[in-house]
Amino acid sequence: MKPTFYVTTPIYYVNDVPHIGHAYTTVAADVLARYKRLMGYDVYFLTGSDEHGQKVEKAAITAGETPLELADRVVKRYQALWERLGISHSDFIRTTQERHKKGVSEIFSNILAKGDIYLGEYEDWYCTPCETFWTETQLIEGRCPDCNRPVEKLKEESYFFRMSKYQEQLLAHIEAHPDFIQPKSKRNEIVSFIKEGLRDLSVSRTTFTWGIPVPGNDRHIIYVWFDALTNYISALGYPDETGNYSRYWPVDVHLIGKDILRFHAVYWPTFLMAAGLPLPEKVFAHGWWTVEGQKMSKSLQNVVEPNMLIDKYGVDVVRYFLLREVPFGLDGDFSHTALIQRMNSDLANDIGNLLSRSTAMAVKYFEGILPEPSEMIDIDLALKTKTGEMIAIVDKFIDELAFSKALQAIWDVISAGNKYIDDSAPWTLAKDPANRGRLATVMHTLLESQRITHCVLSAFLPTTAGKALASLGYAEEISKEKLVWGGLKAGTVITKVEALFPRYEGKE
RNA sequence: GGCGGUGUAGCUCAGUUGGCUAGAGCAAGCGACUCAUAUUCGCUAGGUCCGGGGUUCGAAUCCCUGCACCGCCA
Repeated sequence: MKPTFYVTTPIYYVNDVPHIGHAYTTVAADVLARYKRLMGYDVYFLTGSDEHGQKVEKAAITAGETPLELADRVVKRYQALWERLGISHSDFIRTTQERHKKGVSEIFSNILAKGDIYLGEYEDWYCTPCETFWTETQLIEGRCPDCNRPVEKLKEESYFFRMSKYQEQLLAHIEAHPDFIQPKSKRNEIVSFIKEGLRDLSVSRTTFTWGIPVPGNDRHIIYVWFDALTNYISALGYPDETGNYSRYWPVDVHLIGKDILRFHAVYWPTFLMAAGLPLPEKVFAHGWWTVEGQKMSKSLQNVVEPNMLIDKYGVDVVRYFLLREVPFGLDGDFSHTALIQRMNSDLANDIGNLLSRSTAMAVKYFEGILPEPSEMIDIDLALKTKTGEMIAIVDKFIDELAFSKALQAIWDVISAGNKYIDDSAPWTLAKDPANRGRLATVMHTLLESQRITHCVLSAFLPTTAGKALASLGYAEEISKEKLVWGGLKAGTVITKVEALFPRYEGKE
């Protein structure tokens, strides 16, 4: 039986417009999923949308439709973008689906029955026009931070989750599992947050209706995070603990943005503990993108729209840039200049041109029919070895979610390929018929190295890798077993195709 | 205010437990080749490793202190 691998993105808020941050998490998850599939894993890759809450309810009223109509309409923005980005998710969960509501109701009832959810009173400052509760510390000079109007102290009946009870258990878990929260700096933040003391968490609201009602008490709607986080198991069929749930849970990694780390590293694990379910293996919080050095915001109108980037540069350029430019886990800056730099240097000049010059020579010297190689000498063997070693290096970096390092390792082989051509100088060999055998070996070595490279790269740049492998006359389905040397057979038809990546000469 | 982090070549950053003349990529300059998307390959960086003090035979790497920036919490 294949080993399993379960990876998730957050479910994105349906009312938001997809931006580069959403694309980032999802592309990273996709690369991970594709890579693990390639390596023989039985992969479940989940993404989806969070469709409940007051904002959706309000937006729907404004638009003159029901909340579900609104959600149905706008969820397509995400689904269409994932389609364009080549996202290979196994499932797309919407929190308005019956399977999800069932899962949430069940886990809520379960914890309620165990006594870790109880009915109490929630007292805080309430802004009536905004219909929002604020804590004392959120207020700005005693007024609503959103609209600056006066607030009043209000008591609301609310269900509470006994999160405080799980403080020590959670700390012990984090202690025992050093990789549970990553990167490390974020883990430390969470640890100090927990040590300051966990309070019980209000997990229901009575101020709006668009959501999942508390079982047995319709006046209460289950709080957003309790609802949303449960998607990770409701999508697997929970409360049915057979089938996909037993197959994939606990999740191997939740990929998230750093803004929602607390919910994933504190709330979610304690919910699971209370429900008696296993905890995630890993929660990885990646960084934020600034744009041209500035924080992304609607008011600055600098939100980077992924569709625009794809139109302008192409899918794989965007995928490559996002994962190569910045170490996963750190913040990074998006700029057109930097993207074009990467595109020209790494993609057009290095990898694109390497394939171009290689296939051109195969066509020119051997009419595009891959010749039988003769004995390999040192420089051939060096490239072969380097190509083989790259696989283990990439594997290690992928496990660490160090996507940029994995790509660097792949590019080391690309560079070695370019250098190999200069060192072996096929154009010189071609001048003397006596070197025919040697030339054949050089061409074979060169193309085989790229065949393996593009097989690995298919996890990152599926479209490009497909084009490159087609150019190499390689049509087999890629798998771990195919990553060993010798996949290209003599007689294979090599064709020079259009450039994998254009050079971008414009200013922006 | 509490806790934590960062500050290394023009830019982005690597630099395990302190130890050869402090490294990589990109940018820039020079040279070489010509198969290729004027692409590739080679060579070239003399950077107070934020400032100051200390420990040590020896510190970018440890300790103290100052400055700057950032994150989490309050």
